Amino acid sequence: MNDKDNIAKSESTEQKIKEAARRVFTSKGYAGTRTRDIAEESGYNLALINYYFRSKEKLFEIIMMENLQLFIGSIIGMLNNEATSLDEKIDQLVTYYVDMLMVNPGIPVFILNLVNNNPSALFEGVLGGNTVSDTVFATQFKEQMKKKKLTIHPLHLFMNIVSLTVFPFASAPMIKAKNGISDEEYNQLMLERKILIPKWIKVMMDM
Amino acid sequence: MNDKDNIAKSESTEQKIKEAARRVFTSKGYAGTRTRDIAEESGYNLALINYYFRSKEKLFEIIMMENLQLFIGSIIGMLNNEATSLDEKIDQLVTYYVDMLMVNPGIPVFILNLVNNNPSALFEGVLGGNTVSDTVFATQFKEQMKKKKLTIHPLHLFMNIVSLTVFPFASAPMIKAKNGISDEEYNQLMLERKILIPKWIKVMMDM
DNA sequence: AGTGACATTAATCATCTGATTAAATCAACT
DNA sequence: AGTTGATTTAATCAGATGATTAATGTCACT
Repeated sequence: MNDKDNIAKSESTEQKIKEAARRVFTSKGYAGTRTRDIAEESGYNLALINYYFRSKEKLFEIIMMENLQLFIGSIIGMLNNEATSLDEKIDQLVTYYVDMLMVNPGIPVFILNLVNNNPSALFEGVLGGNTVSDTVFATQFKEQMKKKKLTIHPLHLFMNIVSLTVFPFASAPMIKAKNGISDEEYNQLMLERKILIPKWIKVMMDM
Repeated sequence: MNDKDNIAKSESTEQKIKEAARRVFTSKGYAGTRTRDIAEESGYNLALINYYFRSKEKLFEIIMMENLQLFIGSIIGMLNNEATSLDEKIDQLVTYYVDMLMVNPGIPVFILNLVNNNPSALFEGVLGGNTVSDTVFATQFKEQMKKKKLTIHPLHLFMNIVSLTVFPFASAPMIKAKNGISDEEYNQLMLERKILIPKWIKVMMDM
């Protein structure tokens, strides 16, 4: 039996279509992409995408889940890791996001669109029930605040980390266009931020 | 002559359609809104929107320009104001964005989509030719850096201000949903940030 | 009341788009 | 070579959508 060839072939084109769909959906959003765009981008026929993935919507859901996983899947573990200190968590978060976003710069805008157009119920499932305030991360932060006699909501810390790290990627096209900055220069700035943001965060929370 | 009544009537419905379009476009994006959505949201007939604004595209351009103006129009003046100190500029920027975004929370995602889907040429016109590095703001920052024997790209400062201020609004639906936070609580957090962000920025740039 | 200009509507058109179908191609095995 | 099952394609369908048109309504002025 050489289904292997068939399967290999099949998985190959299925995979190629999915990759094409990922590129198109991530850059143009759900409403903005036509099934024909995906067909063209993948190099295959229009009917193929419905043959492999029953519908445009099903295909989108797959891409959506993968992107959501990429954006928030890994960090829950980091936030709840008992073995790392608060400072280490900050380093990890920033490093994870910068590295991931340099490879997938379209993810933030994709996620933001998702969140703005979909019923929040959808995210409950993916995100799990944990609120940021219930994480080890938040507990460690609250302890530190107590020592320094400060009171800042843990959400501020979390928002600050994510904002400083993610927003420059989301707004990259605008900043590049407006400041005549090349892709290489921009990447250089992002690499600088990978070092700077943890330092910044630490002094911010130390006021 | 009582064109007044006609004009008043006309401007009223034209205005109402534009407001409806603003709401729909801002929340669903260009591809995601159907002309029929705008008609329904405005309470008027489908044909009316083409009667007043030749096409969906023309109408979108109007909304787009207004939103762009809201998002970046006012800040160029702030950045180039010779009469204010760097610290005052930071305060002004944060205050402007927080106040504006509490009224128009959909603007950031709208702008980010725009920037990701459109040719950069479009923005040249709206943004004017000024790069951030050429502003009084950047000059003042460089001077301060020189005094403190530090070297940080002015763009980092600008990105930090905008990131810390704008991103929490863009990601509000996700954060609210994930943390079970009400609109009032979230607004409260944003008001706190209006005070905190300038302080944070100042210690960050003082390391 | 009649006229003219603008405002509004319902009905219709042409095109786009997601999906389906039926036929053709291909690879593996007998 | 023939059979079988999976893959791929071209052609087509049905519904959605942006736009247009022709008819009707409204209002000020004569």
